[in-house]
Amino acid sequence: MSVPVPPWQQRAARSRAPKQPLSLELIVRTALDLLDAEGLDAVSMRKVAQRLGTGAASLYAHVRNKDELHELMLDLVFGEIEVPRPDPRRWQDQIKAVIRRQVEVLARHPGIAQVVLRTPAPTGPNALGITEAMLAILRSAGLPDRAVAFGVDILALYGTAAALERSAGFGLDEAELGDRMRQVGEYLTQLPAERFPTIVAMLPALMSGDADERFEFGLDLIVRGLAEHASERSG
Amino acid sequence: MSVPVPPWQQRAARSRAPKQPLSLELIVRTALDLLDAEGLDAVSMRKVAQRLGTGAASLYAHVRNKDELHELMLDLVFGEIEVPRPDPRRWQDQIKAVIRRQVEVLARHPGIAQVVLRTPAPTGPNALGITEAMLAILRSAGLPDRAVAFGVDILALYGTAAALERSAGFGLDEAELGDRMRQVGEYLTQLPAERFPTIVAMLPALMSGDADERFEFGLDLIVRGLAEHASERSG
DNA sequence: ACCTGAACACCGTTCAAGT
DNA sequence: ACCTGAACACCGTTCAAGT
Repeated sequence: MSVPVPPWQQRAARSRAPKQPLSLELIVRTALDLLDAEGLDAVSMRKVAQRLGTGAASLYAHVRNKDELHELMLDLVFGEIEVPRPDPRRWQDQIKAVIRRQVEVLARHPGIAQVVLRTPAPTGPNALGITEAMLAILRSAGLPDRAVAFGVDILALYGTAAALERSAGFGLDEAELGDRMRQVGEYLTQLPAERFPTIVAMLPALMSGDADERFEFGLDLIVRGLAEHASERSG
Repeated sequence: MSVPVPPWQQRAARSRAPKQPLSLELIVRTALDLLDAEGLDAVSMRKVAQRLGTGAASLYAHVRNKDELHELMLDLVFGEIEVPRPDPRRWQDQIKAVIRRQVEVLARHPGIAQVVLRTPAPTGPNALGITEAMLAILRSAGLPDRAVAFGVDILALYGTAAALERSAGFGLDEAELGDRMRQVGEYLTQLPAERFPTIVAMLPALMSGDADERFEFGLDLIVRGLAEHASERSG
C-alpha cells in the first residue's frame, strides 16, 4: 500500500536529466551526445556531469579519468562501422569501403579522431573488430604478411588524419567556411611569383577538387601500391 | 656621468628571465623552449608569461590568442626543414627526404603536429616555402598538375600524422614506453582466436617492425603510386 | 603603444564525509 | 559501493588602470 508523494516533497522535474542512476554506459552515451553537439573540446568531466544532473566527482566512480572516458567514447563510435565478409575478388573495393566508412563515422563525431592519434593502439572490442576485418580483407588478397600488417596501419592512419582534417572546421557554419576558403585562395593569388613560382603557377590545380576527391586520390594510391605487393609475390 | 645603482635598489636578478623587453619574437621563442621541454599541452599563455617574468595578459599586446601563438610557433618549426633544389632525375629520393625531414622536425617538438591538423592550411612564410619546394620537386618529375597538387597534400598529411603518432608517448621514459609496448603485445596474445582469428594468426607480423620501418613502407607506397601517374602520362 | 593585476568563467582531480 | 560538495591548482581572455 503506497501513498502518493505530497507535492511539497516532489522535486521539480529536470527537463534534461530524468535522474536515472549513474552507470558507465549512461555516462559514455551522455558524453557522446555532448560530443556531437559541441565537439571534443567541450566534452569535459564537468559538462558531462552537468548533463547528468550531478557533479564531476561522481563520474570518477565509473571512469579513471577524462582520457579513459574519451577512449570509451571512441570505441562506441568504432561500433558504427560495419564490416563486410572478405571476398578475395573484391578486396580492393572492400578495403576502400571500410576506410571510407571509417572517415565518415569519425568525422560525424567532431574531434574524436584526435583520440585515435593520442591512443597508442585502440584496444576496445569494436576497434579490434575493425582491425580484424581489415586484416582479413588484405590477407584474403594474398598479400605478404608484412604488407597486410603495415598496410592496415597506414590505411587507418590515413583515414584518421583525413577525418580529423574534415572536422577541423566544426562550429563554423557553411558561410563562414566558404569565407575561409575564399580568403585562403585570395591570399595565395597575391603571393609574389618570384618567391613562390610553383605555387603561383599551379594555383588552379591547388584550388581544384574538394576534400572527397583528394581523399579518394590518396586512397587509390595506397591501395594500388598494396596491390603491387600482391602481384610481386604471385609473379 | 652615470652613478652606480645603490644595492638596495638593485632587483634580485631572476635566473630564468633577464628582463628583456617583450616582443613577438621573444614570446614565440620562449613558447618554443617550453614546448620542447614539456610538450604542447604545457604551452599555456600563463606558463609562457611566467617564463618571461610577466603575466598572461601582457602577451595579448603581441598575439591575438593562444591559437595564433601556436601557429607562429609552428611556422618557426617549419623553418628547420631545409629543402633541396629540384633535380628531376632524383625526384623520388628528394621528395622522400623532405617528408622524412618533416617528420623528424615535427616530432622533435612534441605535439606541434596537432597544430598542423587544426590549422586549415598553414600559411606562414616557412610553411609556404616547404610547399613551394615539394610542389617543384613533383612538378620536375613531369607529373600531371592534379597529381602534383594532390600528391603534396597527401604526403604532408601522412608525414604530419606519423609525426603526431611519434610524439604520442612524450613524457614517458624509455622504460615506461617499453612496458606499454609489452603490455599491448601480451594483451593481443591473449585474444580469443575464435573471435579475432586474423589478428591472432598475424601476431608476429603485427608486432614486427619499428615506427620507422612502417613509415618508410607507406612513404614508398605513396611515392611509387605517384611515379605511376608520371609514367601514365609519358607512356 | 605597451604593460599590469584583478576578475570572470571555466578546467581535472582529490578528498573527507555521507548513504 | 556509490555519490557528493568543497577545495586545490590550474586554464584563456577581458578590462580598467597605469606608464
